[in-house]
Amino acid sequence: MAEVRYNHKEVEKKWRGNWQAKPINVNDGKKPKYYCLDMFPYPSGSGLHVGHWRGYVISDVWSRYKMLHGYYVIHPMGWDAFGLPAENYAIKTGVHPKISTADNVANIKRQIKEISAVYDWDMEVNTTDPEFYKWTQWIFVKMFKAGLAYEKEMPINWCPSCKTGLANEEVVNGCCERCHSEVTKKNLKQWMLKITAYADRLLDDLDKLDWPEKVKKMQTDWIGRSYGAEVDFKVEGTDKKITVYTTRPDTLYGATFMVLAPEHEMAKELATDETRKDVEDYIYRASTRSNIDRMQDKEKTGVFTGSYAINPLNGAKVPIWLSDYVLADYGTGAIMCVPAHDDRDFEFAKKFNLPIIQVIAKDGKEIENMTEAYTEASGTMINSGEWNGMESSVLKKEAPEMIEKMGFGKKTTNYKLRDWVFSRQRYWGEPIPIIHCPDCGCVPVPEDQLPLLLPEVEKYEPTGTGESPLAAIDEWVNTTCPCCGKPAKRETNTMPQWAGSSWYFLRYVDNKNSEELVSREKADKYLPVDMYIGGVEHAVLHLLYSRFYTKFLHDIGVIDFDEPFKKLFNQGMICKKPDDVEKYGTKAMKMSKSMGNVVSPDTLVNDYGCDSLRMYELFVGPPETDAEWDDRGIDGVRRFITRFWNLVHESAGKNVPETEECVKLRHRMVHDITERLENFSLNTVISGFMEYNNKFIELAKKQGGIDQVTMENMITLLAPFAPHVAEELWEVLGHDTSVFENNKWPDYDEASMQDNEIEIAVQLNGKTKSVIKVAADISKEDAVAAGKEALADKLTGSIIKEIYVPGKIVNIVAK
RNA sequence: GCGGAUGUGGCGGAAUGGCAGACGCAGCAGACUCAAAAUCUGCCGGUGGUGACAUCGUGCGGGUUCAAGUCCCGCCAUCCGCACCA
Repeated sequence: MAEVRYNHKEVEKKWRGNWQAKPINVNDGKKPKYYCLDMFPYPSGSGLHVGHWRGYVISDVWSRYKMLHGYYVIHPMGWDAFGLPAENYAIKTGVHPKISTADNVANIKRQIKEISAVYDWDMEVNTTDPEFYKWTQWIFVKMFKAGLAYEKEMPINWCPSCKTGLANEEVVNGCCERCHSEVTKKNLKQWMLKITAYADRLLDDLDKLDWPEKVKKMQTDWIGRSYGAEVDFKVEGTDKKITVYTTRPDTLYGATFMVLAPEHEMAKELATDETRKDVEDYIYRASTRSNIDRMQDKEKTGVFTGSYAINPLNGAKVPIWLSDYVLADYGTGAIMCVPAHDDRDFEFAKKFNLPIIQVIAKDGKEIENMTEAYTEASGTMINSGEWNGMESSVLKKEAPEMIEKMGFGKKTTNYKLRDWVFSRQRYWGEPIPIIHCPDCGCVPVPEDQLPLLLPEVEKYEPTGTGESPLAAIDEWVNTTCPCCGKPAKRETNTMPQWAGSSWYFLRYVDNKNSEELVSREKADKYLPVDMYIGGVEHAVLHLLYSRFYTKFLHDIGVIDFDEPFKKLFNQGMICKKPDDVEKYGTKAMKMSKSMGNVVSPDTLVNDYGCDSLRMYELFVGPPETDAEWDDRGIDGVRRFITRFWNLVHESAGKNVPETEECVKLRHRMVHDITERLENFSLNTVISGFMEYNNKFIELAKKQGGIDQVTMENMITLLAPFAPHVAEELWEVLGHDTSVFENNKWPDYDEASMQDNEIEIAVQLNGKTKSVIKVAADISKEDAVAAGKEALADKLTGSIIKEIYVPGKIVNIVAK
């Protein structure tokens, strides 16, 4: 038969056209839905590299796999387009962010289409579209009305380079998550979202989610729930009291001093005439130090206030100190210190020569010459009055209620999670829809007047003063109060980039609805997301915020579920060694333009084809692991495709009869590929294709080709991975419909996979000596006998044990 | 400091406690070719041996087991997360 060479350009062009003319993923209203979502990208000017492809290929393979199981797959794409890069570009060039964003979207969309994923572009959303951010603002108004959005003046994280406030989650090692500048503190009036009101649900509901343990752990730690007690200490000689928070009320008898954060409201008044100067100096110094300085401290610092507190349990007089190792905004900003049982208190006590009293006996006795704190809540209480003899772990749990009953404290729960600083002093974001009225206070923009459009400006520069650039537009700022009609001013801060991305996944399924965020009918039918695929970098940012928003929208009745993403998959990064070894070293790093280690998919698609690149993206390594890119490897998958192409062309139309051997291989292939795919082991799916292809080629040589059903099965298995080639070969086999139409993922049965004769290893004392062929259903006795025969003269000495693992090994243990 | 992950040929990687190195890249040899490319065939962890074979080998040191890359204990290295949250 005439040779038909594989030409990827022709094949891919043809099938892209066919799919456009007749879409393959259609909603007939009868199929069950499956929602497979990618984390939507920021449309940057530098375009896509092969690292971006990886996640999109994984999600597309999974989507097409689900299509072949009879699902209508919701697989949308959109743009997270507010944010600093577009704004910075505008500052530099004067081009309005709206223009540059539209250009970037067009360019990236063109590049994404090269992947040939089954995205439904009718569902596309863009966070900067007023019809979209109308609902971002609507959610804010609803939160305001529910008391979850509030204004507060407080020292917040401030990035001096981006000239904006930041959320806690956006500060990494004391630096700005975006630009890595050192973050300072700035006192600003801010809009806050009360995410802490959802702390318990955000924590407890993690159990419901099929997410990587790593991400769940990170969220758990970030929320940081702890149980303990607040205890009131009277200040000696006054009628004032200081409340401390502790998770170890069992050690109350061991409290030998107390430390307040320098920012504590009582810090100054505790000073005496002798200590006043030192105390005020210390408070001043602490106020000037950045987080980074504080973190880098090797040694503890502190100052004695001159005042004493009274331990409410035993009346002991304990000195009150100030130190910046106590955080002002956690707990009560004050702690009781038990140096014997806390590392930090121990270090402080040693440095300032404060007494150390042990109250828990480790292994039944006091530790002599203590060199470090004994921090475990395990052991018998000592030096603790009526608590002596109790078990520390039991007391730890019971003490909060005991203290509450004794009347000098209460049981409490604390969280590391803080409320979300939601104001940004920047231009390119959603305006916060609030009007400040001198009489009525903060009034939300009426819902029927949303969206509140972002006005056009001449200058985008952030002012750096804590005012947004919007504050300079008088005609926009000055308005009237929707409540009383008197002159009022608009809020000029904008929302953070996370605002739109916290709920966008709800909008895809009803993106043209002008009446509702999403209709309840469509939400019930198509949501939530079944599979969410993206990088791990959003573990506590986007993923935590989205869960918060979803819970809120659930509570106000917009949707019926309260977790957005049932299953989460984090793909690894694609890395490459930088070209400039002298500047960046020889270690492979995440692709970035500045490092000069970006590989563009464009030339690879041109030279090898979309199908080859798709498969190679998966073949580079386990999908959840980072992988180092090497262009040369793509030859391997391209060779596989060509060899399979040739095999099908050689066998097509020949009516090769099914043989026992071929059927066996076919069932094994379907089994292996299915199992590996279900386990998300996509790299071994590709190697499986190669391995079985080699076997079929060998077989075809022997028997003059491969039967129709085997070829059809393999093409169907291949279809999610290399859809163009699969379609073409499906047609070659005589089908006039798509491989995704009237077709389903093939089945296998275990019985058909079995061999009559199998190879087993024969071991002597656990070491393999030879391999023998035996009947698959051989008995232990016969297998052992065959094993002994194979070992023959090697088998000297007496036999201690005989082991037969069916289908695997015979092991003879001899002396 | 605390927590988590990872460590296997020249390289990417594969192995429900059961023949370590599947599959691929690179390399070597051969076939085809005037030649090259492409394609096809074979070899491809170390050491010893012409050879069948022997022996060592999954970061290091112990242990459990008939049998350990895999399980347990103790280290080392790299990466990631958190970092005075009382």
